Amino acid sequence: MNIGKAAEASGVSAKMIRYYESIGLLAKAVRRENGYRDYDERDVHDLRFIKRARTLGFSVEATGELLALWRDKSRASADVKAFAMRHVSDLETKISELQAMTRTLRHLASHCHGDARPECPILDDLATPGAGETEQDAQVNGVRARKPRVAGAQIRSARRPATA
Amino acid sequence: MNIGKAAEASGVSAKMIRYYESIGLLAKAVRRENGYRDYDERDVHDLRFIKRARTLGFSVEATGELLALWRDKSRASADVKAFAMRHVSDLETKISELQAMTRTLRHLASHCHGDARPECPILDDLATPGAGETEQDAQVNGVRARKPRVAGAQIRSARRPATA
DNA sequence: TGTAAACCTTCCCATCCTGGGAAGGTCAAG
DNA sequence: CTTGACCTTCCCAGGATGGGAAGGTTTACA
Repeated sequence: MNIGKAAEASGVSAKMIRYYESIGLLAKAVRRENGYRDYDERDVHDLRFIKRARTLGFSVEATGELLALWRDKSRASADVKAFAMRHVSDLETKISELQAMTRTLRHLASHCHGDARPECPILDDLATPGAGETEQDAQVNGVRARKPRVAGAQIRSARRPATA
Repeated sequence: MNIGKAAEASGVSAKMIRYYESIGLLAKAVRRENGYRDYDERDVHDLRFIKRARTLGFSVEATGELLALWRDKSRASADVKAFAMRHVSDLETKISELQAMTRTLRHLASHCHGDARPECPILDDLATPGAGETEQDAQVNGVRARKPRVAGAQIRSARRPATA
């Protein structure tokens, strides 16, 4: 099976398949005489596995560990579960951060007339030295304080035209 | 004021101040005779503004637009509000995505014994061709389907040692 | 059979934001 | 005067993905 077919069958783009191979997440594909990579069902299985793990927000690195766990027939389910729950906890941290942001923004927006006048509490807040140190923002800052940066689940959603 | 002081006063690293200048988010700083950048209170204000906007998940690009809105004394508050609410909507999309992930993972984990035995529904799910197409995952896939990718708020949280 | 389309290959580039670090100049304090 | 703390520019890295060029191969069709 060519890389294109494997891509179609797994939902992982050919580009990414080559990338995963290059970083060692996937074993080097067998080459045919013409130099084309050749895949079989087992490869497609791995690709689907990867795809699903990525969909669930696992980083490529974490996905590699999951793959290793999968291949290790003797691993304890407790290990896998712990791994997954750690990821869940990471996700929940991110969710809290995002929720704090929306809370703050909604709060600011609720005080904004949203009419033709220039006065706008949203910008005023951004422009205020001590902004964000007020009561309703307390949690926001609590979360904000931690250094954001995790491998797992770098989520980005569809860009709005207006934001561009 | 040297860049170091400005960084300290604003909470934006010197590295990032130079970067923001390089991409045009900030005006080019005045240089002193020795070539050092020189900042005043207005610059620090801008930096704080940027810092706060970024904290609220606005992309650098969006932050630039907010700055422009701030400087435009005649803009309508409605414009700012709409801008902010669009961002809120982006954030909420991301939150939904993350929540779908945690739901699915928690669901899988709840079926995992979490003991010394190797059987693990979590890995089984990842390894199953049609995985994620079942009832309780319906919403997950619905969200998953959209192309993720937004400038605003690329959130990543603190990496866990174990995840590394 | 010829040719064009659809593949495949590798390689480089861009994104987005941030930090690390090197090599070198400058300043302030001891 | 020396030392350390600054500052400067420039390059590199990551994480994950896509775009695209330049070139070889296979396939389908006229």
